[in-house]
Amino acid sequence: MEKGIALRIQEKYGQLRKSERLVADYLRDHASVRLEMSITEFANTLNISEATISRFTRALGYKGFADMKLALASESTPSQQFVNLPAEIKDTDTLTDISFKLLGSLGSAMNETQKHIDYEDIQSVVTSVLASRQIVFMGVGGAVSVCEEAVHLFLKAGIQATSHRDGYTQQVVAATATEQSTVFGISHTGTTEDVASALNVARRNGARTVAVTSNLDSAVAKAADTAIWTWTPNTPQIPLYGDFLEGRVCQIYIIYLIYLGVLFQSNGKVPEALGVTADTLKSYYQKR
Amino acid sequence: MEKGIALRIQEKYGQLRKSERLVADYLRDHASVRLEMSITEFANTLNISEATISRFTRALGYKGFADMKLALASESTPSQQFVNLPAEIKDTDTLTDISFKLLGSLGSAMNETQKHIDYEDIQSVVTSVLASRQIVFMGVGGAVSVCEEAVHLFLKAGIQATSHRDGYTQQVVAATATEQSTVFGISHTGTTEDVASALNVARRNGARTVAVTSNLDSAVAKAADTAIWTWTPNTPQIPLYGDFLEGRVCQIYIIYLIYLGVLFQSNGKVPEALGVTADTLKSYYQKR
DNA sequence: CCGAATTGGAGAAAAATTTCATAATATGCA
DNA sequence: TGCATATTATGAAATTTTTCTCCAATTCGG
Repeated sequence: MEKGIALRIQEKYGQLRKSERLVADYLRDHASVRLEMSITEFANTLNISEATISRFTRALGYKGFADMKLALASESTPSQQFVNLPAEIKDTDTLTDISFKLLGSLGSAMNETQKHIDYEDIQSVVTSVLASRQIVFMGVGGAVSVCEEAVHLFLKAGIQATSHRDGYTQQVVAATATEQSTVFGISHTGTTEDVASALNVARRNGARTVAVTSNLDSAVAKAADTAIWTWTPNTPQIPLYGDFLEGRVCQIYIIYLIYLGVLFQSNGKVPEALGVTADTLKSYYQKR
Repeated sequence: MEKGIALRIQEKYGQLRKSERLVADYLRDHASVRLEMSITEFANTLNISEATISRFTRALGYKGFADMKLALASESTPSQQFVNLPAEIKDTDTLTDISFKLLGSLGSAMNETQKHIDYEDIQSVVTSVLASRQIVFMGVGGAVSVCEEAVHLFLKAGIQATSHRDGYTQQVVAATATEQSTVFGISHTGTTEDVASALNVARRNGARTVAVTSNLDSAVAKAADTAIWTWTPNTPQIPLYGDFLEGRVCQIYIIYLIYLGVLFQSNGKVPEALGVTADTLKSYYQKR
């Protein structure tokens, strides 16, 4: 499959010239809208020359402007679904309306999260996980289910993972953490004192600590060696509809990414474990 | 949504001139291939003049040849780019690649799920939940975290919900279910015997039973009054990378949709409960 | 053979690309 | 640091390619 423009930009951004980055930025911000402009109009819009745009398209590996426009057009549909987001859900909405808006919200939240990923951070977390003897996930309230999901994934892959949902146990586990541990604290708002405190303790004990939060300025983020950011709407930090539904899927997205990273960097150890697990489960279910 | 070219051709075919029909026929026969040719090349290919092609595009309602090419490009791959995923993640991929593919995969899985929603089913489930005294979620393995998430949401909203992750407890709970209960069974493959069996028992006891699964032909689906479908890739039902990552987010999506439906149809009761919960949590965190 | 409809050719217009001169920036050296 | 020089980035203009428009030639039905 042909590479999408977002990926191309991400890969090449460092090598782009200043004026070319203008093009890249514009395209990233308007990824969902079909580009109807001619190269001349486009150049005027961005106040740069047509030559720059032409060079840019080549730099990204397209055959030219027309080629890029075409490629863009064929991408546009999939991403369009995510665009219409600050879609507030109203109580007059039908279930159909809600399903569309919810899809848009969740999709674009993940999208934004992806856009802001710091891959060095992710990589270092993956490395930590691979080097650790035990992996611990900590979260309270809504984050619990994400921790559970993470544990389930890693366990299946043969990596010792546990999840702890109450402040007391979190303290206990943190207190016994070592350099051999990687401890994740998951908190959307980042204000969960229990988790922040546990991370601090674990860190003092030499464990590698990782936060997954939408607020990098929060207690939980500051308590961690590495803080991974998840998207949050600009609108209030109040659980408007009972919870940060989008926040949850962003956390899951990050966890999956780390999981897949671990999977692929384990030199076959993990896929092997997966195979063993799958076989075992199969015979377990067949016996009954 | 913009009209597709196939439809336009169908509508206008009678009014097209002979040479224009050549264009139409060609386009119909090559619908899936992205048209890369310039109008000149295209004219040579068909042995007709450029003017004819230009007129043709207008006849179909496009602004011109370029416009048609663009429109064609966005039709060609409705969302294929993203559909076929984790199966397609290769171990040579960088974290950046993986993050894009994962996003695409999760996004289009939700998208497909949304497309296939039967709103009458969802509505009837929402009604059941509102009418029930207790809500039960059952799942094993990877579905556990989804059940936990569901319980957390509903509890916050003042709705009595519980989650059960082992076959034994599931049987016990199913055995004591009544007409006042709504019982959810969550299973991606739908083959989880424990859950299917529990649903059957609960149903026999008069409870309303709901399945969330990607296989409507499965034991779990058949054991339920209402089966809600989640998307699954066409590729094998084997946990290639340890689990059905996309399946999980689809399940969550469905749960969220039901939750929001309940929220908005509760005549203010639920939002009120949410407010109380939020206040309580706030003072809980402030006290410490 | 006439006249309306259809078609293509030729050139105009628009769009995209390439070239090249200039501006901006970095580098080396005293 | 200041200055000269090399390197790189950029846009204006020229060139090429693509598309559109107009109109004359052709076809076809009567």
